[in-house]
Amino acid sequence: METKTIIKDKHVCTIDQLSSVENQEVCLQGWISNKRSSKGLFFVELRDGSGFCQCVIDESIVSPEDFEQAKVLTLASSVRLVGKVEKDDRQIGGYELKVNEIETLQVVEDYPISNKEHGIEFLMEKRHLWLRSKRQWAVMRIRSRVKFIIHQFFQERGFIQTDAPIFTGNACEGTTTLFETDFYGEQAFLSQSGQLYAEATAMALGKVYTFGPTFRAEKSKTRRHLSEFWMIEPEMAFYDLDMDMDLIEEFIRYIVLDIYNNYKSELTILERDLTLFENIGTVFPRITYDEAVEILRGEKDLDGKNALKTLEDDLNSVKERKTACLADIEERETAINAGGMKKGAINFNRNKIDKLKNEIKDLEEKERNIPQWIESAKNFKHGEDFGGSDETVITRLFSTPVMVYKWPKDIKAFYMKRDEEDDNYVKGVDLLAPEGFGEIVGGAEREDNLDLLLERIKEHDLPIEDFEWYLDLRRYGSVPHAGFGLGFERIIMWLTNVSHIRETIPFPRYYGRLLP
RNA sequence: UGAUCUGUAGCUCAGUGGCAGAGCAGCCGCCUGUUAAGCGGCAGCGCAUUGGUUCGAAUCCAAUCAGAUCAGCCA
Repeated sequence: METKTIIKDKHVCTIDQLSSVENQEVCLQGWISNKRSSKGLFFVELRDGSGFCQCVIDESIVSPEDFEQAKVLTLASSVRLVGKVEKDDRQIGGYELKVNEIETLQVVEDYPISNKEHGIEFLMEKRHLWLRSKRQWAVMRIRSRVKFIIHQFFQERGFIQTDAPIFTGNACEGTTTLFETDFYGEQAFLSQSGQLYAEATAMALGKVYTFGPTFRAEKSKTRRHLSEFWMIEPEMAFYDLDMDMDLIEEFIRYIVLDIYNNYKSELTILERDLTLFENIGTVFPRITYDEAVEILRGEKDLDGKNALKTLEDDLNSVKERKTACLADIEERETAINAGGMKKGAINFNRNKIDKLKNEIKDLEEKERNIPQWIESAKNFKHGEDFGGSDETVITRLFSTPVMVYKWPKDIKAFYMKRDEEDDNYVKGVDLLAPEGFGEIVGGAEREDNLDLLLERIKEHDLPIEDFEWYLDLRRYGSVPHAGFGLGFERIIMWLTNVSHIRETIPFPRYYGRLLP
C-alpha cells in the first residue's frame, strides 16, 4: 500500500471543535474505535482524545484506493481523515464527517480490547489501552476537571497551596500501616497525610491547602481503597468547627455543580443517575454522632423514615427483583429453545440473560449482606466507629451528603480539639456521601492547647520527640484553627458512579498491582 | 488477615462422570445509513498447575498458584 500525507494545507481540527466548522472541509486525526459496514459504505467511529465522531466512507465519494484502504482499517488503527462536517442529529456529538480522503498511519493487528464486556482483571492488565475506551475517557476528563476546579475554588477564596513532604519521619495517625523506605540510612515512611504540615503552613500563610499523593500500606482489597491516592487537605487559621463545616458544604456543592453544568455528556456516557446533582442545592443535614447512633440502631426516625425498617424494605424488594429476574431468564431461554427465532433476536436475548445473571449475582450479594447490616446496626455500641455498612444504613435515609460531627474522642485522631461541653467528645466531622458511598471528607477543629495536646499524644502512645516541631505551633502563637481532608479518588468515584475506585486514577496502585 | 466465590478459545461465558461448545473479536463472501448493525461461511481451545479416585475426569477429591467480592482499617 502506498503511503501518502494529506495533512499539508488541510484545516486540521479536533472533534470537540466540529460545531464551529459545520459544512467545511477539515482533517481529523485519531484512532478507529469502531467500524460498521454496508455495501459501498463504511461507518467508522473515530476518537481523537477530544471526543468521538462517526465518519462515513462512501465508495462513490472516495478514490478506489482509499476505499480499499478503508476495508483494512481495524480497531485502534490510526488515521487522518479529510472530509466535510455535516450536522446529523442521529450522532452523539451531533455531527458526522463525510470522508473524501484517507491517510492511514498504522493498521493495527489484534487489538485486545473489543467493544464488548471484559473482566476487571483483564482490563487492569491492559490498563494502558483500557484508558482509550469511552467510559474511561469520560472518567479521566472528569478527574482532570475536578482537579482544576478544586484549585479554582481555593484560589478564588485566597487560599495558598502549600506542598507537604512525601518522605516523613513520623507516623501521624499511628495505627495505619505505612510504607517503609530508606532515607540515607534512616528509616523513613511515605506520607499518609500532609495535615500536620498544613497546620504549620497555615500558621504562616493563613488559609492553605495541600494537594498531593499519599500512601497507605493496607492490604485492603475493596472497591474503595488504593495504596497510592491523592488527597486535598485545606487548613485555616482562626476557623472553628462550624466554619469548617460551612466550607466543606460550599466546597462539595461547588464541585458537584460544576460537573453537572459542564460535563453532562460525560455523565451521560457513564450513565450516571442525576438525582444527586439535582439535590445538591439542598442544605446538607448536620447530625451529631450520638444522633447518628440512634438513627442507626433504629431508635430514632428521620422524617418518618426508620433506618432498620428501610433496610428490611430494601431486602424485600431485592428478593422480589431476584424472583422477577429468574422468571425473565426462564422466559427468554424457553423462547430461544423453542426455535424459529432470528439470530439477531437470539443474540439480543442472550445478552439480556447475561445482564440479568450479573444482576442476580449483585442481588444475591445484597441478600446475604443486608441481614448482616441490620444485625450490626441493631447491635452497634456507642463509642465505636461506623463501619462501611453502618455508613450505608445512615446515608440511605438522605438524598444529600450528611455531616456527622461531635465524635467520641477515643476513635478519632489525637490532634482533634476536645469538645468544650463534654471532654469525652472531639470537634471532628465526617461527610458521608449518599448512595452508599460512605465517607469522602474527614475534618476537625484542631487542639490548640499545648497541655491538652501533650496529653493526647501520650494517650495515643506516640513518640513525643517526633512531634516537637508540631508542638511548637502551639508554643508560639497558638490560635483556633480547623481543616479537613478529601480523598480525591473517592470524590471522583462518587461523581462518576464507577463501581471501583481503580477506575478513577489512570494507573492505580493497590495490593497486587504494580504494573502497568 | 478472615469468609465466600471464580479460573474452559484473543475476550465474555455455557458445559458438573462418556469423543470440548456458543456469542463477540479475526478471516472470506452478501447487503447503500449502520449506532456493540445484519445474514452466510472459515479458522481458533483440550479445560490454571500438580497429584489422586475412576474402565473413563473440564466435571469428583486434595494441595498449590492467580484473581474477584465482602468484612476489618480507612480517604
